[in-house]
Amino acid sequence: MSKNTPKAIRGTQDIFGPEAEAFAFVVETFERVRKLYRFRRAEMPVFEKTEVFSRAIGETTDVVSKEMYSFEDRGGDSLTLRPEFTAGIARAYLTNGWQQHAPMKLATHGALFRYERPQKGRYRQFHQIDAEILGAGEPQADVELLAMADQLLKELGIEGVTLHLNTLGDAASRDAWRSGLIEYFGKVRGELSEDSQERLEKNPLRILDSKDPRDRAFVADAPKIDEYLSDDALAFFESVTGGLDASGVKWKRAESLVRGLDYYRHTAFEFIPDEGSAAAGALGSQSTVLGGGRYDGLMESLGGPATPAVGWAAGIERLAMLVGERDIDKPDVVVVVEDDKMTAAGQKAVSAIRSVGLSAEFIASGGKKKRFDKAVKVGSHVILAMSDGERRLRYQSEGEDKERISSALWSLDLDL
RNA sequence: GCGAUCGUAGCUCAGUUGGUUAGAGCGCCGGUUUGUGGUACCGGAGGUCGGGGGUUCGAGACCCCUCGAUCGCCCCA
Repeated sequence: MSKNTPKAIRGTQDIFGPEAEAFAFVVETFERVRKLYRFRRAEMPVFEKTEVFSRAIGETTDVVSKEMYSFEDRGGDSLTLRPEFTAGIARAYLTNGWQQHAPMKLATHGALFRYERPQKGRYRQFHQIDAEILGAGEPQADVELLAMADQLLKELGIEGVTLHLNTLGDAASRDAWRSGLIEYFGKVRGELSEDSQERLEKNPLRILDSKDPRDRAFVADAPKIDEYLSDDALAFFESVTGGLDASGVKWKRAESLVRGLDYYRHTAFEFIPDEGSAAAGALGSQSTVLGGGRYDGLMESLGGPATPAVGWAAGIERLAMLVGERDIDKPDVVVVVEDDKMTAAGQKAVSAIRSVGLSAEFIASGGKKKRFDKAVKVGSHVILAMSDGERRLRYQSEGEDKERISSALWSLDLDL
């Protein structure tokens, strides 16, 4: 490598080969499944005015206070590379009058940016698939969204991952619970970890999923959200769990599961690898593969009317790690030219082959005597060798592949 | 922001208590062999040992600084 070559930015990745194929497989599967659930495709800008995120996500959150890629454009506006999809989607919903389409089922995927220390399964430019239902306040929306997530994971062939489900209640329930937690943990403040003492001020709900053993001792007996749920909130949650059971989606109650961002209400969920599973090992300390919840308060924080909505997002890199490495299919045909006089004829043949929908590789360079060996090494179903006016076909596969390819080849005028 | 581990050919890595011109496999290029053939062999290109400073007669190995990567904490997908 030249010392003069600029390096890639920290936390960005150049993906190629089996990992890139796995990445593509995740996206392709998502595209297929979202159509089954009739989610419409949406495209949003990669950057927005900074306030879109700061108002939607919450000034005090880590995402906004220290993880945003913000910059000033030439007009002096503060812009930010999107750290998540939801805020931008909400902004688009409000500014485009998408209320007329409500309830609106949207799916998207793409790059997101967060200024964080990179580690396993976590990058500064990362990629997510995302699904949202906007303008739907009924628990059925939560169920449909979760059923889609569940089916997606199944179709990706991912096993050993379980849906952890909780409710944060409505605004009143959530505030009462929060007060209860502050009171409870406040009494034992001195015995909590330093981090949690700080969390007590900023985000007391977060103490519940602290990894520090000093905190865990108190978490078990902490007040539960269930003690604070209003009748409506409880009924809502029961509808969601009932719908999941009816849909055949397995789930597990996770009383300590909370969401990091301010806008969540009611349903909160994460798909997490089971302890000791292969999936858990593959992900390192980044355990959540898919997370989301209901965010009924978000639209108002952007100055819009109260609009109920639910959504989830999943890291493509993390899903790709669980899917494992994948290979591109081997080519149907390799055309190898063993005599330079045949180069043009070979080019013509390979074009014709591709035009009827067969995949083909073309080998016409390097030592002539080694070209056939190269062709063999590629590992195609069929080799078409061309030398000095002579053309030979060699089948390297039997059965279906051979039939399919040979009938296509013979439909061409390849002068074999 | 904090901590730990690690930086030797394009890739994966060796390099013994510091001691001659720094090695292997794979890949690439060329040649011989084979000649319906994924063979074997020979040869070649490619490294300021991440960078800078220091210790030493002598540093890829030891010390300091710096840059980068990886993994973890915080937080999160």
